[in-house]
Amino acid sequence: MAAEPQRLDRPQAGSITSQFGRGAAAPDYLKGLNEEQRDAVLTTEGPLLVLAGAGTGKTRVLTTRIAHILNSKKAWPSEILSVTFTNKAAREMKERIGALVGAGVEGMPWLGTFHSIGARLLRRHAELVGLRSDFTILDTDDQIRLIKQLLEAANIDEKRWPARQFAGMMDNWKNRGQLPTDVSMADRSAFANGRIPELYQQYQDRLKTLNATDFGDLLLLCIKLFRENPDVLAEYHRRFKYILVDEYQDSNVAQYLWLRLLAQGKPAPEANLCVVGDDDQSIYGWRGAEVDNILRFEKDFPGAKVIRLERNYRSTSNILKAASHLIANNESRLGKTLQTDVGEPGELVMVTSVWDSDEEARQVGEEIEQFQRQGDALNSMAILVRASHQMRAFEERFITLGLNYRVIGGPRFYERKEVRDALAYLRLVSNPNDDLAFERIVNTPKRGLGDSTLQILYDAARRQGTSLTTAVRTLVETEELKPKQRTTLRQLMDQFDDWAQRAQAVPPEDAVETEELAPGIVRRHTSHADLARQVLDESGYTEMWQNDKSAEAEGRLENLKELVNSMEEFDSLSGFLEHVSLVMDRDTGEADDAVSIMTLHSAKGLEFETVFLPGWEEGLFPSQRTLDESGRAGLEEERRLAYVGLTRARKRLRVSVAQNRLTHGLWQSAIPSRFLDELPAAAVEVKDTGSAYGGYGYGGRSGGGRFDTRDPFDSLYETPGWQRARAQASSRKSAGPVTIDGDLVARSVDDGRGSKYDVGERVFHLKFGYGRIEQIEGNKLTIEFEKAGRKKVLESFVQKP
DNA sequence: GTAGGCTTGCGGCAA
DNA sequence: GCAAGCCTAC
Repeated sequence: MAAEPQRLDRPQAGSITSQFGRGAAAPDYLKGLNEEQRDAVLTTEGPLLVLAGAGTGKTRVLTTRIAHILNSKKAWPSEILSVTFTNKAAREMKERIGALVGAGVEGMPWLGTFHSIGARLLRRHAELVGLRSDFTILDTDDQIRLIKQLLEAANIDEKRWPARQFAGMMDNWKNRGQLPTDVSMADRSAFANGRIPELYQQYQDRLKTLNATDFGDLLLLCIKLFRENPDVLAEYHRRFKYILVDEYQDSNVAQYLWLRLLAQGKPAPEANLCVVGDDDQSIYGWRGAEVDNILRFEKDFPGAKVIRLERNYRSTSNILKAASHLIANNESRLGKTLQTDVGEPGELVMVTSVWDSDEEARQVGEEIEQFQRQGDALNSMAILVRASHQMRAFEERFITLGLNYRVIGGPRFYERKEVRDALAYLRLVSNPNDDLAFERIVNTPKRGLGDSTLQILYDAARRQGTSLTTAVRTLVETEELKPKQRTTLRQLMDQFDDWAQRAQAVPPEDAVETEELAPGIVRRHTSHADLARQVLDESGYTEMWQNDKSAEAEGRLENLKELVNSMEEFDSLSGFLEHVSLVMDRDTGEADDAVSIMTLHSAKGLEFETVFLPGWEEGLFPSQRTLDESGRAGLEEERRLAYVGLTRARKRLRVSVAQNRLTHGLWQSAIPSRFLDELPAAAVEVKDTGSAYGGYGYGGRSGGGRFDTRDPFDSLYETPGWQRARAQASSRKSAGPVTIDGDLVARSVDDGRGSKYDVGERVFHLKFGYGRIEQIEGNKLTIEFEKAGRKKVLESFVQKP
């Protein structure tokens, strides 16, 4: 909450207006734009759809457009609503506008993600939707715990109906803008025997009592707010003269409704709504995105102008050819043809067949080292995978090679256990009634407050109708708790009182919205970062990790430090907490030169000189699961994902396909992806590895393409690898226990033949060492270990010595 | 109440 | 292959 909007409505000397000449014919910022880009910038009035292909300067158009609106004084910064999906995109946009117009960006309070703007709107009008303006925003973890409680209370078996699943379903409904009563009959029966509306409603009620929202609510409640309070909506109609949306193809129904309400200030043909996107890069269908939104834009806003940006400034023509040829297989698209602006046709796209994922990683590693010797920076190379488990092979290989790499989009910083715990402490200091935070940390670090004690607390809180903290305060005065627990809780409460007091000494917050802050008047006795440090130390939380001997403990302590340090940037504790609940990304150390490894999804919007696309196999890519769930639409989405991958490359593109892949712990022989057949022969070079194993081309039956050369099993190869492949293929068909080199791979193998071991036999166990078998029941062995004593272990855990 | 061992299940992942 | 969650034994 950096800027204060009202202040910016007043003209400010020397800010925006004086930056760019006085109405000179072609301002600087228009120079260097091509015709279509310029058109998109200058068409400020009326609905506009900018179809921006990959690498066509989409962000540049958006930012220049905002600069233009500001420069030509069509609107003040506070009168432009500009929404993105990710914080990263919002931040980048802010930076780039800043570079164009100078200090004026500071005054763009309505530039942000859908959710942060939604939260901002809700805080202003919280009372109209039954919340207080200091409501907390729950993340997925809190949500799950809350649902677990509800399911338990409703006597629903959590094993049969997992909370996670319900959370996912709820997410879907909220993405579609559905309230409990709107859930379709078909969906209702999908969980807990039709008790869905009831549970969903209970969940919503519970959120309200907790003075909390989840992410979905940030939009859903806005929609409710606007529908029920036309005067409030009208206020925003007056305020927002221009609305811009980035990555429109990713918008879901709720976001669409939200935007439509806000754009309704004028009749549809005159709405100043500009959406930018690429239907070919819509890859978030599984998250509720509706490609239909962008495909339908012209119908929704009759008279909308459509501008296509088709000149690509990123990739060589061979790369573009490959990408365009592939995406042309999709039926539902608006259709664009990218033209390269890069002179040379460049290298051919190389497609390589390898034996398995390890060889794939070896190959990629070698190539990277070779490029590096040629002088390429590691930063200019990336490996884009379909599924995150593919990353492991590359990481392992790169570690042995000593090749610097970074994984992008691993477990997010704020989702880490230690960070969440620390945040729970801070949330509780800031708001003692935050029950979810309380539950999280009562017994972390271990204080001897187990389930039974907690149950007493819950009961008391429910009886009194108060929060857990309040309930504890009364409980410790009674005899209900055991003396030990009572003392512990009393001490804990005293600590929180103490911390809360220290927090009070830190300048007040939140009142920012309407009151002008008097800078420099309040003196800080304790900065909130210091306070956080004290809380973590005094609560014993830091100590808990210091005593932890496990490998991760050190990293966790690092993360805690990083968390505390990052607090320095914020004016207040609650400001910090708000930021954290909405923001996911941590600053990735861009400093070192390193190869990037990430999923295709997280690669959207990025570009690299050299891109490796491993794992182009049926089942993995396109993902079998997507095909099963969403059929043809799913296939098209996978194809768009392939398109995104291909278009990330500027100069060099390497696609690979493995003949064997380990899936769910089983080796499976793989069929080359149908997407390989969709690459144009003229732009592609096929390379076989000629490795010791295999080398029989792609084989498979991907539908009569060039890659469908030979039947892989109709060959004379007699190498060990080949034998294995054959053994596997037949064992898969027979559905018997799967073996590789004699190792049992499949589980629960108890086929009546008994064990391959005998009683009395000496065996070896990875953890327990050597021992003698005492008893055999199916695949379970009772073993007397020489060091570890008697244990029952699964047969697959031991080996012959 | 906790630790360790086994079972199970498995996609992409913003806010 | 691996992690999260469950169950059992202390």
